[in-house]
Amino acid sequence: MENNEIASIFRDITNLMQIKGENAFRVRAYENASDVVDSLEHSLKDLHAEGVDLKSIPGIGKNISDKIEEMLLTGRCSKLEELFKTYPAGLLQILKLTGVGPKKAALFFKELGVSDIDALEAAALAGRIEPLPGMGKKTEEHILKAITDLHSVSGKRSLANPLSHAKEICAFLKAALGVIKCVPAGSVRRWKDSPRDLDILVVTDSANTVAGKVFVKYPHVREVLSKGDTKVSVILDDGLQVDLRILGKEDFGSALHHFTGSKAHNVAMRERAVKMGLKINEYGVFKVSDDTRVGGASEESVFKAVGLPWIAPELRENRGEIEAAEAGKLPVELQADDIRGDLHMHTTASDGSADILTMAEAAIERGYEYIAITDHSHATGIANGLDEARLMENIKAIDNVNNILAKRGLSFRVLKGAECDILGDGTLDYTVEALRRLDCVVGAIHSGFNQPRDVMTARIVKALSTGLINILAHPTGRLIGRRPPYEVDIEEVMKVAKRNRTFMELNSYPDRLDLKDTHLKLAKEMGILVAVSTDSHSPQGLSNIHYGIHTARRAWLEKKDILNTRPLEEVMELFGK
DNA sequence: GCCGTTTTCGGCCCGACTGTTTTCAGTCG
Repeated sequence: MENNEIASIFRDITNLMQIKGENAFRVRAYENASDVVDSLEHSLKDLHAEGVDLKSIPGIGKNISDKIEEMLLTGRCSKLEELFKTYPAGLLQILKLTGVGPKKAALFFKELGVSDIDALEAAALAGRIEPLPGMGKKTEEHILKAITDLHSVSGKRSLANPLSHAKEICAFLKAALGVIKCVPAGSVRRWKDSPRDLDILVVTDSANTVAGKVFVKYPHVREVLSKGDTKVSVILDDGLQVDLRILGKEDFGSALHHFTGSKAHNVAMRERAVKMGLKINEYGVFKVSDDTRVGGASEESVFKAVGLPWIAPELRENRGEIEAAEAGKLPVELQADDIRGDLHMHTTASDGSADILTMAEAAIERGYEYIAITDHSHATGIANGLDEARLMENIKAIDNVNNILAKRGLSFRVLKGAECDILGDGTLDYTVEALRRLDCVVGAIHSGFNQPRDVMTARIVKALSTGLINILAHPTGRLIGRRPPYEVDIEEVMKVAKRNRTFMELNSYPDRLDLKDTHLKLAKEMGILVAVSTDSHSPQGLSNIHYGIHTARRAWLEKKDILNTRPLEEVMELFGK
């Protein structure tokens, strides 16, 4: 059983325990365990096999450790099976309806025998919800609407979408309200790979209610979910939920910290505050004894009040950042200036929109010292992949561009590369002779995504074992919101990669961000350098590097952990060339 | 159910908004 499956079972247990009405703190323990398991970089299966005591993981105690062990050994979870005997799985679907939580689900189940969404819809249509205690006509209407919306609400989306909305909304509000501070917060500010909503913080010194009134008139608002003096929630026409928070400027720091989250980070921060006789909320940090305000104007002041240095938003997931901050061991944030080159991009030779020289000039413009041109290989026919004859022509074209740049007195270097397909059986799409003529071979999967886990793992292992691949591109193949990652034992792949001097890519394209943060953290722990690349198909694509930089920060990667923060000679040496 | 520079027992984060209510429970983030 994989971590995500175990996390999902703990999530189901959490929900059913809530419906059952169990002790809230016990419920929270399972909820917390679900998050902890989901963000582990190591597979529990491996840890258990290596004899690691699972109780050493924070948030995992005796009980939950036993349950994990049961799942690993039997593939089943008796606690969940027990809960399912009384509470049907359909109740979990009911909880997905907005406005319906465990209390209402329990009420409908107990009073009406409703155990799935269809039965709930029938009950609402028959007017059987309204007479229940605490329910009314509006509750019934909202339930019917929530059932209709369930299918139209879009799921995961990449960061690019909410970021562009944030830009537009802030411009709209500034145009209407004049001088205000308007910044995205929430998961977008933490650069989480697939945000579920967009949080925007507005700071004014005029009457608070104005910003909310203006915001609901934003042209792309499809529906207003709730509207108060300091908080307005809407759905945009493409299904994105936007929560706007309006606060005074003296609260800016505490408000920004509060609405940046994550929830788990905030909870940990508040628990820390409580132990120090303090209370943290969105309005500031206060002494419990006499309500004196001891912080809140800036984020720094919030952290300082609880004895910590400022923690970068990307780290705020309660994955050890508070402990690291206390110990003075926070990672040094990777900066855009640290990046010296980009080792994955395409040109008109395959499916890019610009030629080699144009891409090189765009990279020079960014202050880079080198790039690798890595057009597709023959098997990726849909991308006009190059056969070996065309690859040889491309090599000549790259030599030619290097000559042109040298004549301009530039020391910039274009590496001869390829994005070589790892074919279905693990063989490579170019011959050894062809690959040996290249400076930078990027290996990638572009077909056969549905192979079973062991087959896929063996396929990639076989390819890496040739020792011919310098960088494994987008190692899990996911496209956020469109295609799940293929099944693969990434830890095994990385072990083989390390032996063969293959580096892992962090693909900066916002729809990919592959490897993801927890896998990157694992790479760092295993001592594998990461190539932060853009996979650009145009000169503009190079700017996607900032998605990679922030994702690297989420994984606690520093300059020293990144391949392309190094000078070209060192990169070539690491490639064994 | 987890956890421990106040504890192996007794704690466990904080507030806005809605709907159904006359003071609050439920949901959400």
